[in-house]
Amino acid sequence: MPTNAEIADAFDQIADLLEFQGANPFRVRAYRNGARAVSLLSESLASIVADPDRSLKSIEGIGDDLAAKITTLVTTGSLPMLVELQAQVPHSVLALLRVAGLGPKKAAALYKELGITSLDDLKKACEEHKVQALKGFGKKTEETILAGLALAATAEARTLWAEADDFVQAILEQLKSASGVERLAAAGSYRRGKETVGDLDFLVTAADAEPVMDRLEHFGAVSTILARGDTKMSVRLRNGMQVDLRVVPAESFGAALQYFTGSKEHNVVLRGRAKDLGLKLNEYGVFRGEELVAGRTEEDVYRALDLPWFPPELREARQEFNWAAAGELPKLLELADLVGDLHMHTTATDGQASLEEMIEAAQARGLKYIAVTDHSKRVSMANGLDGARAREQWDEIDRWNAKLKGFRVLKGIECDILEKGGMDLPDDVLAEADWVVASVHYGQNQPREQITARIIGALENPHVSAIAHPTGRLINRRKPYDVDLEAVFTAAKRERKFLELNANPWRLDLDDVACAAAKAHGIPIVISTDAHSIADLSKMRYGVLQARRAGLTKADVVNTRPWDEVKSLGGKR
DNA sequence: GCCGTTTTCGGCCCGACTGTTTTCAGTCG
Repeated sequence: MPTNAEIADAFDQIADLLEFQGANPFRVRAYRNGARAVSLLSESLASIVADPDRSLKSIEGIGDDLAAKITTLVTTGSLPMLVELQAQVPHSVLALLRVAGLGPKKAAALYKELGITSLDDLKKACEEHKVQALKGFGKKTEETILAGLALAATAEARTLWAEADDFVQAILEQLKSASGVERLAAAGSYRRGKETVGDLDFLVTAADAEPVMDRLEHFGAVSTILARGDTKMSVRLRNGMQVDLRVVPAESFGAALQYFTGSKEHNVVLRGRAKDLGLKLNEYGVFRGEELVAGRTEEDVYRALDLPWFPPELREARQEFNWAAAGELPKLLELADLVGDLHMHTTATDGQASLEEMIEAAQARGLKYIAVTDHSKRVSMANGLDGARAREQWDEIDRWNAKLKGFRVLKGIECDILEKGGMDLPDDVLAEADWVVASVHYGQNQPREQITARIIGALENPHVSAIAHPTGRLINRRKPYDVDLEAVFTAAKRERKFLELNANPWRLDLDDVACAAAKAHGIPIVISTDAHSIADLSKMRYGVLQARRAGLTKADVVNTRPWDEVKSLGGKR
């Protein structure tokens, strides 16, 4: 039975193949929209298909045709149309579409005219100068393709938001010092707080564009200038990241900020809406005919379209327009709402700071409580705690709590879920803890049924409070384990347990989409730093960004509440 | 291929930059 992700993947493949064949671009878009709609769904398509009272067509972007294709995929496990398309175009050809500078038209020409079916073929043809002889191609194009191929070979994956943030701050500093700069902002997926960032986008209003562009050109990390026009400039940094700079007039700054913040899908909806209202929206403003109606601020732009201002994190064309229509745009969680941190380590296991240092640092950050959750014994590499050592630490915590005023340290443990199922510490030990996070660290490659059963088993243990990093993914490094999240959500709801949004920028687990799905199931989320040092306590902000992207409010998050209220929400029994 | 209080047919977002062009197509965001 295919998962939603597999069905989305099938639709994306169809879109690629159709695009390559030069199909109607709107038809291609319909498949891409369908793929997106499916991947954002919080319940499995199979369960909708199985329910005679439900219709796939109630999903926005799914019509008669895609509904039938989903049903075919769910019931037979394959899709004749996709198989047929795959037979018409060699699979490796699709890689051509991923080369910078190559779109469907040029890729198709290379395939048809030169018989190129792989990146290796393409490189060879460029080196033999066969490409520049094609109509519509030239010497420059050939060079661009070779550069694109070289980049694809060495390119880093998308940059972690936290790492991009360092570059953004440095570039803002650099540009700020150019003469004549008035307003300056970073836009793009960075501003939307996406877990990873592709390009960096900067907007500036300035009396004169030249000095600003010169400043960017001389930024230390720049390796090549990709393009430089009157108002737009693109450079590549040595780490491979592309940086785009736009110089815009002050009366258009808000429109440009809106436009370049995106997302693309959010903007498509906006411009369609403008059209419906007899207006036109572009990066210069909202226009009625030739007349500029709005553009100086983002608020003006949205107001002109009869919409509220959307926090950038929500601008993904997921739920925000529905919420706005219903007048139910959520008031998103803020970092200052969080009063506790319920997952961290000390030198008792693999942390770098002592219990005392973590307590002091947490108090200095203004927190009201923390849970100290060192590893359990299965994690031998981290010197995990057995029952005796856990109790020793908890006794020490008791002594701290006797001294502390207005601050509480909870006796916690990050207890491993063993490979064969069951918890790493006995129930009588776990029963003495205030807070137990259960984690999978071993046996991550087990099949879906087994790993899901282990996690559900932990949720059914009365002493467990929450599941930590529920999918185990490490962004750009390790795939999530093959866990049936829908089943985990159902069990967490039934057992009144919490799920973690781990704020470590490599984890961000649950991710934004899964977090929104968990919320839809009515499961309270706990955002935790999983700190292994004092400095790590500041990573909470990365978790908050993802929670905001998931549409979470203060009320949806466990550790916005005083500890006494947390227990009434669920968790440990 | 989707969608609809203007529509069941005819729309479907918009502009900058580049290169190969002699007026524009392709790509990108």
